[in-house]
Amino acid sequence: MKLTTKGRYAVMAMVDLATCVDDKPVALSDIADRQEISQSYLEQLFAKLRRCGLLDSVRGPGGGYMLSRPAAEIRISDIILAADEPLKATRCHTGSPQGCIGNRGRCLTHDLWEELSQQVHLYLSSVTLDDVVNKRIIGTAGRFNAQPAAPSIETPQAATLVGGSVAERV
Amino acid sequence: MKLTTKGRYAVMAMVDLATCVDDKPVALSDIADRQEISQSYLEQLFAKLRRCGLLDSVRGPGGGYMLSRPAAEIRISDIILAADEPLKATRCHTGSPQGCIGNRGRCLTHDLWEELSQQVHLYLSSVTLDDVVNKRIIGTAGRFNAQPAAPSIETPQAATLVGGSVAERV
DNA sequence: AATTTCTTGACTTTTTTACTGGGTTTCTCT
DNA sequence: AGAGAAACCCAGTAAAAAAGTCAAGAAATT
Repeated sequence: MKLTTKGRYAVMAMVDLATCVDDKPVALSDIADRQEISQSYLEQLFAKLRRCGLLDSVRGPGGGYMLSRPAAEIRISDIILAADEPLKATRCHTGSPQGCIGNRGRCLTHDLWEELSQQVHLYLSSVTLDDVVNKRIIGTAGRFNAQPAAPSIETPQAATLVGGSVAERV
Repeated sequence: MKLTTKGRYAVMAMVDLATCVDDKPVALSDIADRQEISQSYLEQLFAKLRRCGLLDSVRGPGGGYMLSRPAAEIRISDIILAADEPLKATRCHTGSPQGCIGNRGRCLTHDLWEELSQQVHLYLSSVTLDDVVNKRIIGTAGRFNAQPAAPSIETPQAATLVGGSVAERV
């Protein structure tokens, strides 16, 4: 999963849309204004989101965009995957043709990235648009302080799991 | 925390170094060869890692680099933070001066990114170099299935990957 | 018919990454 | 002492990706 500002913009815009509870479509220009994103840029993003079935659009005067389903049924990961689209196969690094099963410790790191990717995805799919709108993001920030990994390694999963809002986190 | 290929390279090189268990320093050129990374590029990375105290260096013939402490005491997050350095304050988006406490739902997303960043950091600081070398990366992939945040949504399949090229300051 | 709005594609700018090359310093070995 | 092997340092650059812009067009409502 790729995390860029593009994905963030997409989420911001979707959150904006989700706060407009009316059944009326919302004009792109309104969202662009509120979120301070260039309208043309948003157009590109919304085109993708629409193609992925996250948005419905209405043309003509009074038209605009609206969520295709309730905010509680849209995961943040859905949005980011749609916006950052290029679901390229996981290649280990820049793009060496021979893949990553080389000699030495070359892709010992493979599993690590794979797992990290899972972690991120799991987290983002545990949060819905509705969670964000209703500030239901719970913070682990203070609970665990970045634990020294040092001498005795405590179970890695300790770090990863905390009950989440709707689903579990990670 | 930023996740880029630069950080990945740094981790790969550190893993490589960690597999050379000897007390002898390892020449940069060897690592560059094995990991197929340009030597000069690695120099830059290693300079940062050294400045952050993760590496010790020995000059002159027979010199090279060595881990400054046991692999079990070096967290992956240490490496990535060192390599991707610019620990700029988490600004919500591109850089609007007014920060992110705007009107409307603007930075409802703030907490989300903040929390995601924590998640990633927590995970990466739960894994040590030694864990990677000894393939002690545990997979959550199957264990928890990403709980549908909503009634019926297909399971989020394979999170594609960590940063294509440019990734995110999560 | 006219206006509002989405839709599309190509295009430009900016930023970042990845890499190169030159030169200097520090060390070891002969 | 001198030669050479390595780390160091700096500045620049080519390419790629991301971020943003522009302009023409199509649908629907008024």
